[in-house]
Amino acid sequence: MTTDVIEGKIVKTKISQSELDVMDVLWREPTLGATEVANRLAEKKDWSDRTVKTLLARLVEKGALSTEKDGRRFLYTPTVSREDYAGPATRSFAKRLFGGRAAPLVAHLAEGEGLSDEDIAELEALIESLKS
Amino acid sequence: MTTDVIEGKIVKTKISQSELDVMDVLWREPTLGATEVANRLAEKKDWSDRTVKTLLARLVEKGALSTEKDGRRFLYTPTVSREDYAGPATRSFAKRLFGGRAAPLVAHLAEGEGLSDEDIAELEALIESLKS
DNA sequence: AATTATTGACCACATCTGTAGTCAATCATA
DNA sequence: TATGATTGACTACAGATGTGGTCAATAATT
Repeated sequence: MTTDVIEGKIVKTKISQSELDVMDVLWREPTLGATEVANRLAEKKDWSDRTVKTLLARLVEKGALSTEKDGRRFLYTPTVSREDYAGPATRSFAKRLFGGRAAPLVAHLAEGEGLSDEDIAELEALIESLKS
Repeated sequence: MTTDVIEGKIVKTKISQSELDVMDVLWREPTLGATEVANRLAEKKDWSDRTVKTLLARLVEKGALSTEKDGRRFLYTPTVSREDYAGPATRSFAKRLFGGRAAPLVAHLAEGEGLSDEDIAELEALIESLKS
């Protein structure tokens, strides 16, 4: 198993797509038991709770989640924040597809009404702050 | 093998990370033989030409590349343009990590001197055009 | 023509991923 | 207390992925 370092934290191999769905739940509510995670996911994914359990176990094994005993069950908590994960992932994604340039990336997001007025305003403010 | 549709084109399953490195070469120079692709990649990746051949074959099988005989060898050409691929990929990436919002994504790209003045100017112009 | 180099076809194989199933311990309930 | 439900541990298994090997046909070279 290869090893990655994300913002100083050691995470073994990449977090896969499905695993990311699990992380998403725990990034929103940073401490949940397996059944709760499965319930949150049930709205989006048609997975058996076994599947969720497996993904949780793999994430623990990879070092992306830590566990804490709570009576009979475990509580899961991310060891890597969404920000820590998203930064490198975003840069790597942009580099791979657009040589790291931001504009084409945003252009694609904007395709077909992809950005709301609010998004655009937010972006504008961000650009303004980057200019200084 | 599952099937995806990218901008109306049928592509079987996702293009993997390594495969994307191969596509990148062919998006820059849209018609090359296997050995040429391997040579272009040699600067970046430490791959045997066998590996490149395998990746090319898989991309053909997935429908992402087409082939044309050129005497003894094959020439490979993308069937999906970088734009066609990047659009859905970008939206899917942004959705997964940021709920589709563009600003946090750009903010991550900007971390640590990630964007040049030129990038910023380009972005600004893009935002301006999106506002209308 | 015999030898060497190139190229495609097909094969190999460990690991990662998606998607669960089984079993056993524990906890709650009749 | 016997029984059923919950939860974690371990196992399974096919397809995808990274990485490359073997072999045979063909082309180039001596």
